[in-house]
This record gives sequence, structure tokens and C-alpha cells, in this order.
Amino acid sequence: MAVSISDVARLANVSISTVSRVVNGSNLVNAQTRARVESAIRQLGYRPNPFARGLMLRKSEIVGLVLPDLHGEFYSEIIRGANVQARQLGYSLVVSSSRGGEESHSLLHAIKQRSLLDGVAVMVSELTDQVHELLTDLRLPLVLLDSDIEGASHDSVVIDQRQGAAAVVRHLVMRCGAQRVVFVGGLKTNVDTIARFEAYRGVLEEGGLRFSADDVYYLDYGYESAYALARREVRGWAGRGSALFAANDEMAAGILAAAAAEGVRVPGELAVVGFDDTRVARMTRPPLTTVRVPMAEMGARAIELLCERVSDPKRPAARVSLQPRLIVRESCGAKAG
Amino acid sequence: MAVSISDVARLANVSISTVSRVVNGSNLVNAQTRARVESAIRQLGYRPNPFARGLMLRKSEIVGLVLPDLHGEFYSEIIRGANVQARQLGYSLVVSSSRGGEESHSLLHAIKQRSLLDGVAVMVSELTDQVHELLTDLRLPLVLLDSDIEGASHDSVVIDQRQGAAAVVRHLVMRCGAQRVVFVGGLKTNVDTIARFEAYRGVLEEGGLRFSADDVYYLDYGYESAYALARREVRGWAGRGSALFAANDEMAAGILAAAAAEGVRVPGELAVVGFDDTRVARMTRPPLTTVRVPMAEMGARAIELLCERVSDPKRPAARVSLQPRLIVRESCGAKAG
DNA sequence: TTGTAGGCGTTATCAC
DNA sequence: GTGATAACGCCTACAA
Repeated sequence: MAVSISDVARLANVSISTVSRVVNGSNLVNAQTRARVESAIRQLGYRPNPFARGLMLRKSEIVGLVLPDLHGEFYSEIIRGANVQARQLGYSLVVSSSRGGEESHSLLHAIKQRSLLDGVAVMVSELTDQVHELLTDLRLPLVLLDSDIEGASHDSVVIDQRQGAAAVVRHLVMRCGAQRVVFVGGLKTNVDTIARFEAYRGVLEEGGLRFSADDVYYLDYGYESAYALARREVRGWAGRGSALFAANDEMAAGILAAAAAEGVRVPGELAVVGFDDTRVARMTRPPLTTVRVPMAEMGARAIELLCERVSDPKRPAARVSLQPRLIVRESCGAKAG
Repeated sequence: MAVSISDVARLANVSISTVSRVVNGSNLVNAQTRARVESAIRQLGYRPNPFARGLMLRKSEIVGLVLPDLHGEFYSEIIRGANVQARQLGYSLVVSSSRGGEESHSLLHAIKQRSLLDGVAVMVSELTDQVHELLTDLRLPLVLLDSDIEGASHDSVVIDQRQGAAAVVRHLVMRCGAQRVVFVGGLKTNVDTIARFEAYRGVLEEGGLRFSADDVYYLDYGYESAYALARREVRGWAGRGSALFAANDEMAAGILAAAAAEGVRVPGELAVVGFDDTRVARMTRPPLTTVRVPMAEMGARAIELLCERVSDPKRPAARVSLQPRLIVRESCGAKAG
């Protein structure tokens, strides 16, 4: 059996209350006693039992982060930002993907059963009823990333998708002279894809350009599928004033590679832009014009909000909106302006 | 105050022991009583308090994963594999990077103070004394990834770096006819870099090739620095029978880009190979010959070992070794054989 | 099959 | 300043 507070008390010849005071840094304890207790603690290698402590304090100092998936740089950066922030605030971070495996294996499900977590930040790619229901009576501080649940009161951090998408499409139209813009999205039901599509469509209208449903494709955010699609279609897309807006960088990279393979010059015959500004954006040739999404910051702010709420459950719900930023490189054929 | 086991007992007109039995699925309880209790549980929305439970059971069902860094696909894939496995086994996964921030902010440090975790899997890129000391009296089930601590008894999962590195260098020498192989590593102190370098050197000798310290570079595993280096050096590297072995794919990608920028043909004038088989390996042009490291599996096996040990602390230490595999693409100028 | 009671290791509230 | 002692919510002999 591990050494407990009473062992320390015995060795130091004090009561357990005194030991507790020393451990918790209470200052109403005599310097000499403290020294004696501390020595006993060291000698015994005593470490407070976190369960017993949690039983009293009702805090685990652990928060959760649930993402739609753990694949790819986008999520990985969110985790990274979240981790830094969590550690900074003295919390540990449990991560999990909501997808994959049966529903009953999801972290949210587990949390609902019984959870040590002090709170959880959740990002969902599709807001199904199931998720909705799961989220509404979590009885746990909740921060939503990149979406909102009507009715429920919770903190959230979102990125201004529309603004970012509009900026890059506007750049295409205003500065690169695009007359036609092809849109390649992720899953049609994906909330980000929807927002980006709407912004895209809005800018087309605002610029007096014709919108054609034939110029809209829905894929899966993957390099491979974008590459495959572009191998078939890129010649049809190419031409004077042609541009393409891919809803993430990976797909844009796939399209770039396919264009090269098909002998279509970028940006000469086709301007291409992506979204997210992940690492690949700097690794393609030509480098990708894209929209920088502050991924790590998203994670960090979410955890920050979460921990704030953990320590002050009464504080009114906050909503922080992060602004993405246009990053002009060479794939669109126009310098920043 | 939340609803507790005694509330349920009262409502169902039974004792708390009976409720406990129902909750824990003990079968020595009358079907009718069980039904009554279950109904009460639902009605009250009762969820067992995990702290109280942990106090008795001494288990949190949370395990930790500490990586040197959370940046990049390599670590992200380990996390993904670990997460899947953890969920599968009914555990939650705490993730953290060991680097970044002061030492006192590290998860390991926190764990040492007091931790709810049932165990922890740790990967260190450099085995400093500090880390060593931290690890030796963790008093927690420990699995080491990709390294070993002498003396201490612990499970570990390693990948056979030397075998993988040897395979790819041998491929360069035997099948691609390389006469000279440049080595570009990560940090000189990095354990993986060291293993890969040694294998590289071994193969050179075994092939009767001259080893030159001038052909060895140490960078930081990053695209940018490799690009910068190659912009300066790639012309000197190029030539008949010249090849380059980069210790990861990112650096290889940077080198490829620099070669293109400098007008050096790959693989014509310089064969290039990488390591890891991350996503970029398929996104470069030409696609990268590399060594596939089963990243997700590493994470999964580590967690598997860890959870096994949590439930059976007496089981002898296990050591699983994962074999990387040569993946031949086009950057080396030779088909697989 | 069910109930009683003791204990898990802390913190918090009192007295002294 | 310090020490009893009562929670905290659950599990588990042991008794009935």
C-alpha cells in the first residue's frame, strides 16, 4: 500500500491536518513544523492521492478535447495549441476523436457515463441529432469549436470561415482577374465546406460572375481524390481567367500535381488557391496562395475558455471569433496588394 | 450537489450495496430489484462519482502518452493509433509533449507529483539525465517508445531503425548503383538520427564505398532548413552515382524542391530517399522512395502493452520490435526488386 | 438475495 | 498554530 498522509503525520509527529496544510501551502503553519513535515514527506516519498483529493475538491485538473478525427495537420495543430495552453494552466489534456469505432467507444459517450474530466472542448464536423443530444446534457463545462448549438449555453471559439473564404475568392476575382472559379469542397455536409461554399458563391455574385453548379465538386478533403479528379477535369478547367478554390490545402496540392501531370500551367492557365495554410502550402510548386487558419490558437483559446469556465461556472458564455488571413503566394498569379 | 448512490438507494427502496451491485453488473441480484434500481438510476440521472470509485479501485482508466513534440505527422499518427487502441480498451488518453515550456510544466513532472493516470507511455528524443531520473521512480506502469533505459524494467516498443535505414541505403548502393551517398540527419544527438547514421555508415563499408565526414550533415528534421542547405550544396552533390539519404521525408522533400530550383534532376543526377513514409512522400515530385515506419501501430502497441501491464503488474517486461519497410517510388531511380 | 458497517485518503470545520 | 472529526461517494467483507 502506498504511503498516505497519516504516515507522514506519524513520522513528523503532527496531525494529518498539519500535513495537509503543508502540502497545500497554507501559510498558517510554523516554520519549524513545516520543515519537519516536509522532511518526512521527502523521506517517505509521499504523494497525495489524487482520488481522495478529487473527492473533496471535485476537480481532476484534466480537460478533454474531442475532434472529428486525429488525422492530418489541421487537427494535430489544434491539439498542439491545446496542449500548450492546458499545461500552462496546470491541466492535463485528454484527446480523442469522435469518429472511428462504434459510438459506444467515443470519448463523449464515456464522459457521459462517468468522467473525471473537469470539462471538455468539442469540435464536430457534422452536427447530427445524436451528437446534439449527447452534448446537451453533458453536465460538464463545454466549449464548442467551430460550431454552435442553438439553445444551449456554452462557450465557443469559431473561425470566421466566410470572411476567410470571401477574402481569397475576392483576391482571385479582383486581383487575379478570374472570370470563372471552380470550387472543390470537402464533404457536402461538412460545416466548413458549407460556409466556404456560401462565401464563394456570394463573392461570385458580388463580382457579377456567373455561378454554375457544374463548377462545384465535393470530395473528402484528401490529396488523392483531388488528384484523381483533377487528372480527369483539369484540362476542362484551364483557360484564360480560370481559377480554382479548393477548400483545403491538401486538395489544392493534389490538384497542382495533377495539373503538372496534365501539362496545365499554374498559375498561367489556372490559378489555384487552398485553405488552412498547413505545411503543404509551402511545399507545393508553385507555393500555394491560401487562407491561414490559426489552428494552434483555436486549440489554445478553446482550452483557455474551458479552464476559465471550470473555475468560474457562472461566468456568461463567451464566444471568441478568430480571423483567418489571406496568404498570397505564387499559385494564384498575383502579388499581394 | 449531484445525485449520489444513496439517493438512488432511497428512491429504489434498497440499500446502497444493492445499487452498487447493479451498477457494477454483479449477477447476484434479483431481476425485479435490478429493474427497480435501474429505473431509479435513469430517473435520477445518476452517474457514479469516479473519484470515489477510484479511491477504492485505484484505477482511473486514463493512461498518458508523452511525446517529444506534437508537431508533424509522425507524432500525430502515433497519437491517432494510440487513441484508437485506448478507446478500444476502455481507456482515455492524455497526451502531452515533453518539450516546450519549463520543465515544471511537463506532464511527466505533473505525473510525478500526483497523478490520476494508470500508466504512461513515453517517447523521448534525447535521454538526458533529467529525463532518466524522472522516469526511474515514476511508480507507474511505464512503456518506452523507441528507446530503452538500462537497468529499469519496463515494456517497450521500438522500431528497428537500423534495419530500415540499412535497407534503404543498401537499395541505393546495390540497385541504384550509388557510389557516393550523402547523409542528412536531424539533430546530432537525436537517437533516431544516430541509429540511422550508423546503419548508413555500416552499409557504406559493407559495400566498399568510401565514407567521408564531409558528406554528413545534421539539421533539424525540418523542410525549410533542408531546403536552404540543399540550395547551397545540391550542385556539389549531383553527379553520376550520387545519392542522398535524408533521415526523414520532410527534409527529403525540401531537398527535392531545392534540387528542382537549382536545376538538378532527380533521380537523374541525384537519387534521393527519405524516411518515415509520411504523407509528403507521396506528394513530392518525383514521389519519394522511403522507409515506412508503422507510426500508428507504434502508438497502438504502446498503449496495448501499457494497459496490459496496468491490469497485470506482475507480467514480465515485454519488448515489441516493429519492422519498417522499404517503399520504392521514383526518387531513387530504380524499381523495386 | 439483500443490508450493515468499515474504510479508502483527503480537505474543511471546528475547537483548543 | 495545531488537532479532532466529520464529510466526500463508493466498494466490499460479513452478517442476516
